[in-house]
Amino acid sequence: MAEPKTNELMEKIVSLCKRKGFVFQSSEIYGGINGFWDYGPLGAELKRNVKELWWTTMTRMREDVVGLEATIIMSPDIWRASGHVDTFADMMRECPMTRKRVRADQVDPVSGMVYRYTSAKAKLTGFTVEKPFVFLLKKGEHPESARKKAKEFYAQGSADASMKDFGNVELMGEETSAVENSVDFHPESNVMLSEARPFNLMFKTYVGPVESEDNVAYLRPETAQAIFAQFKNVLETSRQKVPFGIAQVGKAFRNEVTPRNFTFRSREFEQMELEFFIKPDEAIEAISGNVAQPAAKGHPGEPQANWGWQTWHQYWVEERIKFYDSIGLPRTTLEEYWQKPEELAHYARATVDLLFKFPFGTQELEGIAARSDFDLSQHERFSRKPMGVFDDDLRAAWGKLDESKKQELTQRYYEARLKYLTKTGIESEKAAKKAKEDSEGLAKGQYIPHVIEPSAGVDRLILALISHAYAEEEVADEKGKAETRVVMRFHPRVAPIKVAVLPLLKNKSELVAKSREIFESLRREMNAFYDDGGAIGRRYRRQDEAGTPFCVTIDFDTLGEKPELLNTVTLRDRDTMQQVRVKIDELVPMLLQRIR
RNA sequence: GCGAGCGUAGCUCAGUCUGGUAGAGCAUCACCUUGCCAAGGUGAACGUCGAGGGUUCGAAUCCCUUCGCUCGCUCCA
Repeated sequence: MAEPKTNELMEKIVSLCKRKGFVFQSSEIYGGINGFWDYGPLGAELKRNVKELWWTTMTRMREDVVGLEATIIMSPDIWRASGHVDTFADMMRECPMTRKRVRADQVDPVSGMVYRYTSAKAKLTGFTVEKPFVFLLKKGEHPESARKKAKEFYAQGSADASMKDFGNVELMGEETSAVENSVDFHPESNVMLSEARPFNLMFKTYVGPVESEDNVAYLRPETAQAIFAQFKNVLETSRQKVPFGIAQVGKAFRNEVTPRNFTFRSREFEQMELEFFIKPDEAIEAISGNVAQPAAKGHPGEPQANWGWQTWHQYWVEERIKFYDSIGLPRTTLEEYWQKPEELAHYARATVDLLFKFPFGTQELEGIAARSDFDLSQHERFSRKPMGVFDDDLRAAWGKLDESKKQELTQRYYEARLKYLTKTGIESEKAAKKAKEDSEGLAKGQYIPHVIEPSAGVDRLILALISHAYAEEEVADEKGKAETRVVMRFHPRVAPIKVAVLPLLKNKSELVAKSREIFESLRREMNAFYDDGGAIGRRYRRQDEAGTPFCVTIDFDTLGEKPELLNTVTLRDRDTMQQVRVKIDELVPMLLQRIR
């Protein structure tokens, strides 16, 4: 669990985030709003860099992935097909007295005497409260305690002030009966629970000016479903063929019960998701004659035609780890967690979580799930639009198979489809018929693609980068006294500011003029920052806290005090604090090389 | 959602028990000074003490409500 030390570290990080302008609490001047966070100037740059790198790595640098940017509000049918409307809506029951809620399916059975009342009356005024109240008296408790509780209940809900005095409350219609193992009472208050009601974790809104149940819509709780819903459109317009992927970066919303740990679990957050569509293993086998299984741990290399879902899954796990490494989270800072079969979501064949050791505990950064053909199948079923693809290679290959192979593959595909269809709750006869159709389709080159889904949380990644970058160092000041240097060791690729331009002295106009000139040339190429306030050492430290990897200082030698150093500057490295003398002309290419 | 703790200047905190009208250090800004790792001087700005209500002649301080943060439980695609 979180020791005091790690809390201290987290507090320092949160404090630095605010002080330097990485992260602010949303709506702070109005007291804040729980579970929502804003990115300040440095945070906005950092986040933009991370998203840009993800997008470049996942789409522009690949020929087999294309992008999508879908809306946040979509047809509510999408969330019925995905299962979010059902599973996000836990049924809750409430104690009418204490307002405490419990999960409807998690109430412990209790036994005792049940005391029922129909209403209560104030003796003085004759005011009556018409509300039933049911209380469970456990064995060994005095009957008067049930009556006292009932009076308390009626007094609480009464508009008549005289009922505040329990002596003035007359209970009506008392009935008692014994009950065994009832799950209708609140475990603490022993008051009968309300009817079970849904407690939806999706943000709900209304489309159009009329707030009626007919135009309810939800803010998307994940970005993935839009990709499935637009799968056919993208396939038809992008000139892609399976295997290929669709990538998306965007906001998602979950009305979390407990937002916690700074930005780690927020109610509004951003995801970077790839849905990578692959052929079912039966199709692979028909085309390639075999299905390649992962030979060993580690990266399986360049994609091959005979890869089955397990190899593709491993490939994407390794690709994602490579990405984290490239932005400054080395493999050693991550933990791979293979979910156990009983932990898997109903649609998943395998899920690997990439975990990062946050100061508050080791937590998920990204999940890479092998989701089978569940999602597209669901959308096909709910929308009644075909989600399958036609595969020339499969059709051509199928004709060359011998009969026994055809039968074997058809049978395997049939069983897989039947398993899915049965789980959806369709009656077995219909399921068998549909599965048979699907398996016959395979012979004609048709199938519903399977999916590998690497899904990352942007805000979590930002927090991981900040946590990992944060470092305190003991350094000696000019008097030799030890003091602490706080430095954000961001990888130059993600650092919000790439270079700071600093005139050694502010009151020498030649230095300032030259510095501005250099600043102007640098800012065209990268995010540069100009600072002439205060002593040079102080400015270095300010940049250390912002995580700026390079500082360029313009001094009198730049202006030619030592002729051999004319038009050179000092380039200071954030991590080593070492300085090198660099020609101004060489500055841009040198820096570009080091921030890419 | 429940329980406990906390909320005072940009940051870190004192003052709250015992009511008398708000302080320190650091940071910020301006000027002077400046010669490569948080230098110095002078001056300035910065808080309706999280918000709302109550008690009181008087509330940062006592009471109630509420919002936020932290921790534990719970929940967690």
